[in-house]
Amino acid sequence: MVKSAERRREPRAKACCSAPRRPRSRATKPFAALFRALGDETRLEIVGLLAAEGAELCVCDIESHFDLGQPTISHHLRILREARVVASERRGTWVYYALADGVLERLVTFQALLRRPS
Amino acid sequence: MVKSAERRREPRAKACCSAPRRPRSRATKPFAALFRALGDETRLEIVGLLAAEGAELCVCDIESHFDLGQPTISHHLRILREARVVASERRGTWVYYALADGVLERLVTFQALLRRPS
DNA sequence: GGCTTGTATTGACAGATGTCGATGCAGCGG
DNA sequence: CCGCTGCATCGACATCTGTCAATACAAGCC
Repeated sequence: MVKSAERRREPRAKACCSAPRRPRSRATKPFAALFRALGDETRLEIVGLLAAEGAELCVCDIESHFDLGQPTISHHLRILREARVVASERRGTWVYYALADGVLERLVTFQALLRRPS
Repeated sequence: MVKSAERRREPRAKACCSAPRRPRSRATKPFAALFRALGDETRLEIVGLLAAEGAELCVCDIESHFDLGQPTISHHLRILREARVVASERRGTWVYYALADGVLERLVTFQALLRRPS
C-alpha cells in the first residue's frame, strides 16, 4: 500500500516550484492555428470529406453534405484555407477545394515534438 | 421527389453538385474535441512543456512558465484533462500533470484517416 | 446588355471561451 | 486546534466564434 517510490521530486522542499521559469522551450506555437482550424466538427468533417474524395470538391458539393447555409460553409472554408489546411482553385464559375500539401507533414512534425524526450 | 432537404434549403439540381449527400462518411468527429483542446497557444505550450520534461509537473511548476493567473492555468489543465490530453495525480499537497497515454496514437489514427484514399 | 448560377463578404446576433479576483477545499505542520 | 500552502471552483466580464439573412461579386449564357 505504501508506495515506496515517490516518482520524482520528494516533497521535502517547501517550494515544489523552484524551477525558474524556463525560456519557452518549444516551437509549439505555429501549431495552435492548425489545431484551432481542425477543432470544429463541421470543419473536421469537411476535411474528412476532401480526404475521402481524394480529390477536389466545389463549394456546392461540400455544402450539400451539411444542414448549414452557404455563407457558413464559405466561412469555414476560409478558416481552413487561412490555416493552410485546404487550398482552393477557381475554374470557371466554380471554386474547387482540396486538401493542401503538407498537412500530414505538419501533423507528423508535431508528433515528433511530443515524442522527443528533450 | 427531391432528396431530403430537411431545412428550408431547396437545391436546384444543376451541374456540378449532383452528389447526393453522402452518409457522413468518416469518424472524424471524436477528434474535434482533441483538436479544440490543442487549439490554444497556452494549452499547446503546456503540452510542449510536459513533453519536454518527459515527466510530471505540478501546477505551480507549470504556472511559473506563464504570465497567467493560477485559476487560468487550472482552467486550461481541466480542458486538457477532459480531452484526455493530460492526466493528473495528487500526491500529498501537489497535483502532478503528465501527458496522457494514447495521445500520439490518436494523432496517428487521425493521420491515417487523412491518408486513406477512401 | 441583362439574367442566372456559384461563391464571397458584410452585419448582426447568441452562445462559447479566456481571463481575472474572490472564495472554497484538501493536506500538511505547528 | 489553527494557520498555511497548493489547487480547484465560482462569478463576472470582455472577446472570440459560429450562424444566419442580405448583399456583393464573378463567370457563363440568353
